[in-house]
Amino acid sequence: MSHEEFPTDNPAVVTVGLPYANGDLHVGHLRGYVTGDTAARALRRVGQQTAFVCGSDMHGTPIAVNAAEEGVSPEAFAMEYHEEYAETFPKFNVEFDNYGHTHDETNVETTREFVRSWIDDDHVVEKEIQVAYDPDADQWLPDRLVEGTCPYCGEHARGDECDEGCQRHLEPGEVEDPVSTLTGNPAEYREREHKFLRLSHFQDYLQDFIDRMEGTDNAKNQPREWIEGELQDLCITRDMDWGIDYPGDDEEAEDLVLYVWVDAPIEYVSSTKQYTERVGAEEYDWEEVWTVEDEAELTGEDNGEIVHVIGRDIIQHHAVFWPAMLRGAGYNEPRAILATGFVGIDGKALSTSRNRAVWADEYLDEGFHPDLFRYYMIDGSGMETDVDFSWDRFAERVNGELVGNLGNFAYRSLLFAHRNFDGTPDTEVSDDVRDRIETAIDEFEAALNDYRIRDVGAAAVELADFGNEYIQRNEPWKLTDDDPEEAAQVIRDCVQLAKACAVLMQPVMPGKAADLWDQLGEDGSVHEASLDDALVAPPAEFGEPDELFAKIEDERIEELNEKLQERVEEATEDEDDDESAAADIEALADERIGFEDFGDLDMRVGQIEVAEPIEGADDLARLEVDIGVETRQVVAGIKQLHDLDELPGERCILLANMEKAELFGVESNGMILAAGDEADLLTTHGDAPLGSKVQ
RNA sequence: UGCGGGAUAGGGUAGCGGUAGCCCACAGGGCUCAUAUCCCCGAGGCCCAGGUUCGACUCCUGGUCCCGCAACCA
Repeated sequence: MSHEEFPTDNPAVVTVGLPYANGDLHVGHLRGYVTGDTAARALRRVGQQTAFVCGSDMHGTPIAVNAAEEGVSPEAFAMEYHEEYAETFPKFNVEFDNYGHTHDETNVETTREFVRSWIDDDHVVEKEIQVAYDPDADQWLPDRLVEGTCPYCGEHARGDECDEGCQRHLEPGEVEDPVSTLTGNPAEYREREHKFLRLSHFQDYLQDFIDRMEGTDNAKNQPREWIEGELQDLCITRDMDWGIDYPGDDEEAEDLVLYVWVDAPIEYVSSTKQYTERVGAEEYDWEEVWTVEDEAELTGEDNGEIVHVIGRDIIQHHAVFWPAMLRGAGYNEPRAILATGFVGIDGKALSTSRNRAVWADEYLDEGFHPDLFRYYMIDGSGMETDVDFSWDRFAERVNGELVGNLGNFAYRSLLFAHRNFDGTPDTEVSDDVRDRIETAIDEFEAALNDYRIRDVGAAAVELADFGNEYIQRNEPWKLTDDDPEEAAQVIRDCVQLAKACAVLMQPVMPGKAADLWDQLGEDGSVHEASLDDALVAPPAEFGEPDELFAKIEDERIEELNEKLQERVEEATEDEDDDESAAADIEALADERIGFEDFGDLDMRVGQIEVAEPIEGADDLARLEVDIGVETRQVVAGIKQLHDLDELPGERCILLANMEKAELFGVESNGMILAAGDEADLLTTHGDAPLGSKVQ
């Protein structure tokens, strides 16, 4: 990669994190794709040759598990979502140059090439490791098929990631007290040979890399924690059927597939390759972007610009594992990683299973233009910030900033020009306005080079803001009769400002930019226009314009809120139910005990002979319990629930080999079993003789 | 306990060492080309306590309070 400003002489590629093909898309996913699409369009806008690629992530345990549950093949299962994604993205004006998937031939081949290359260069090592195995299900338990305790922080964790605690990536065999998620039974650790990518080979490289990598602060800082510590080798194989077969030729590895995080990012390369295959290397050569001869070349200026847009949860994979994978195979390194924040719904985290989400289809079904959503996501706040989606704020921002400001300026300018001049007045743009447009262009370029995508979008809206002030200040409607020349000047300026808006807003709102472009009577496509076109006069004639944006009425918002509210409330009720149930019942113990431990408890059927309160104690009672062979005196905290006078004659269970204790001066030689805070006494269902052992 | 992210006007959101900006809502004024739109003007703000500094919303220390972290999930 180079560190030259965009546009550079090299081709660029923009990628977005692969959507995992096991569920519908929602606004959370869409934020990333919209961000990536905007970045790619903005790069083209400044003249950077850019490919925008992505693909569906088809492999991994969750898909295998979900497919099995539905009784279909993993491929069919994943493919269905893949097709859904491929259809949905264009509806949000997210237009990939190539959208593949990790199970297609190109990716399978490319992935194997990567791995072979690692093997040839001695970056792969075999190790006998302990792998979780479910003896009941008679199968290995990769990744999420096992859960247990995180060895680093002690929290409950999944087999591949400490999702609740420290967020670390966990290697196979690391999770403690493994439990099979298939059967709920304790899993065993068994010896198994697996393949590892020797990340330690790349430690020095990664430390240099992270210093020169560009992008958002979270992506640049978070990986340091891992890179500066000692890097552990990455296990790149799994005991599964679903995935890409390990390419080595030893028999041991025959039934291993590659870890999903191996073939997933390689799809970035594969997808770019497919793009080249389609358009030809003269048009776009994937090798110029992705390949590099040696490490010394990496910092040179002749390499392609790789920009990854991801969610902030997968920074480690992209800033640590992925650059090592690339380097190990002799590939180029990312120039920048942009990690977006998450999306919340009405102030709460979105949750697919609780249906607290705004789904992609849902948004489209409501009939809203995709560009409105794009604007909300891109210009709502900085890329790294978690952003909240609410219909109230959606309407507020659409009505205030798009309808009132940008849309209104364009409409009033073009309408005035059309009525009075049939189009663009025949005069030059004033210096002030020219300067202002140039400033907006500069800001657009500066923002893009700092990866401030938000400000890329803001450039157009701020220009429209200026336009409204300008037209208001100059009041051309008063000049048409008195000073037609001056009126022509003002409107000429406004028309130019409107055209500049179209050019500058295109990355964020490509559809609306095209509409405005057409209204200006421009030939060709706004997507092909360059930044300099913002200063070129629009056609001398154009027709009557239309309103660019429609106001979202209050009733509409109420309606949408109610819909969402109902769902959120339902979800919250469910949650409360869960919580209250959980509050009453103590959580089940994670620790399992052996049968021998159980055998250590000597529990006997007994009968209460005597029950009397203990002086000075609130809850304690002294009991004499007949357990057949003898009568025991025990102290029990059962006064609050039981009428002591009625207890004699009641049968109970007594733990006979409990340590002796003295309470309030009374010796307790055993322990009565009772349930819960209310001390509900345990007894027998039938009439086992006194002294019978409970077993 | 832990990990991560926050706390800026009534609500949102920028700034992150040098006069605290923008959007919505609110008060007043103006315009009428424009979709009851637009323009001007006003009131109103940096969680608390220390420290570093010529200067701190911005850096440091210590609090307080919020949010996310079962499965799903970017």
